[in-house]
Amino acid sequence: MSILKALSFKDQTFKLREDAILDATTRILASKGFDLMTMDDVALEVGISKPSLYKHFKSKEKLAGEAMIRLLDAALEQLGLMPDTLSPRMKLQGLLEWALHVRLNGCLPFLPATSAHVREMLTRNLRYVARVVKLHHKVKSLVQQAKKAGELKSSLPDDVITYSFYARTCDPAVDYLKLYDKMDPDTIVQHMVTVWFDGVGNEQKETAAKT
Amino acid sequence: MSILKALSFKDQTFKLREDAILDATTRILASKGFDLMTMDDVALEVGISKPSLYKHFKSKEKLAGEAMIRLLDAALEQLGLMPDTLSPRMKLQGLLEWALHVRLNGCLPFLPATSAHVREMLTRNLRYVARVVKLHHKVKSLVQQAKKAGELKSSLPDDVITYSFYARTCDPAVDYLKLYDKMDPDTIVQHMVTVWFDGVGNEQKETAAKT
DNA sequence: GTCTATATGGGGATAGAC
DNA sequence: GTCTATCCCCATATAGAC
Repeated sequence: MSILKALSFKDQTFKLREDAILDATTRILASKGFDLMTMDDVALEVGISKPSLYKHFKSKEKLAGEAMIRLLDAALEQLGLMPDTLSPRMKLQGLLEWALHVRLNGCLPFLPATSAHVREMLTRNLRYVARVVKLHHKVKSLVQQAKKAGELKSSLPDDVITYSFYARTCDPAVDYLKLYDKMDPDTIVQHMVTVWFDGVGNEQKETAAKT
Repeated sequence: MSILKALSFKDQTFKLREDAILDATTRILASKGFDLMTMDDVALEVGISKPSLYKHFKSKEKLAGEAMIRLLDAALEQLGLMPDTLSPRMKLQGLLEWALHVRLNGCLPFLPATSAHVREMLTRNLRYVARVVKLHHKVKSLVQQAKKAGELKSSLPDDVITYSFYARTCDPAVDYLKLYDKMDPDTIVQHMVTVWFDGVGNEQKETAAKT
């Protein structure tokens, strides 16, 4: 037991440092993006040297991949925490709200949507792809259930709704509202949810236009 | 007249080459983004050498700036072409449809939204900033008019609608629908307009949920 | 104005000492 | 495993011939 504990203690500190590295990586990815992030940036922020960083992660691509995998795992965990009694629409709303709050906290790069280069790079990371497929399956399934329950427009194809869901989690409008309007996070999230579900248009447009 | 013509001919070929450079730049920016675009890429695509490229544009930043300015001018021109009889909502819809079609043609980078670094760079380009301010003023004014006319949700702040308008022009969902679903451009644009104005939610949600 | 050839600097990755 | 010092490629930008 004591030996095991000693080993696990070593592993634990190792894991802690790795988490610190991934935390820093995620923050830097969120702010500068993959192309502009340098290994020096990461090493400096963590407080270690570049070669030490390379002992933990073989390459910049691997490092970014692991950070993205952790984000996807967090999203999957959020979905798992939701009670089954919740309607599919409310689950989607909950996941969107969670993602936006993470993002407003400076921690959701959502790289693949942004750059073809990064998307291609991540596609070569099989562990990442497996996570994406898993999450995508769950989200698409929720969309289909919500449509069947009459909670989402049946006139829109599944993929239009699903992709627009992903798009809302990395919507640049969020940055603008935070940066220029100094709007508080909860209000921003609330507006983004409204815009996604109900749109910006007024349903009473026709009647109002008659006056 | 003949002398003037000779001069203008020289200027004309110069202008033509510059347009070719800016066309190539815009395409490359749209596909790879600013950070990954190299001056070699541009020179190669235009069919000139790198030093020649630098004769036309002093730096990579200047080059990208001019390409963005041309895009903004095109957007302003589109707005100018719209008949005054068109409702503000229809003008916004028209501008969104135009932007999405340009984008589906591989020609709208919409850099500023993507990267903080690029946004900061463009902010130092005063000619670019002037265009942005001009366009922003017009869009925001249309949003306000549309709200007053009851065409847009008065419950949403002006900026939420305005920024979400910009966001829709560079929505990654467009890329996904084109890439994975092979959806044709017109259908994609139509869906994006629907999603922006009406959202993905079903208005009859509550009644449907009762069954 | 256009080219070939090159200067310069940054950043991914590693050698080798401790 | 951690560091200092270094390799080496690549991309911006320019010098200098024609």
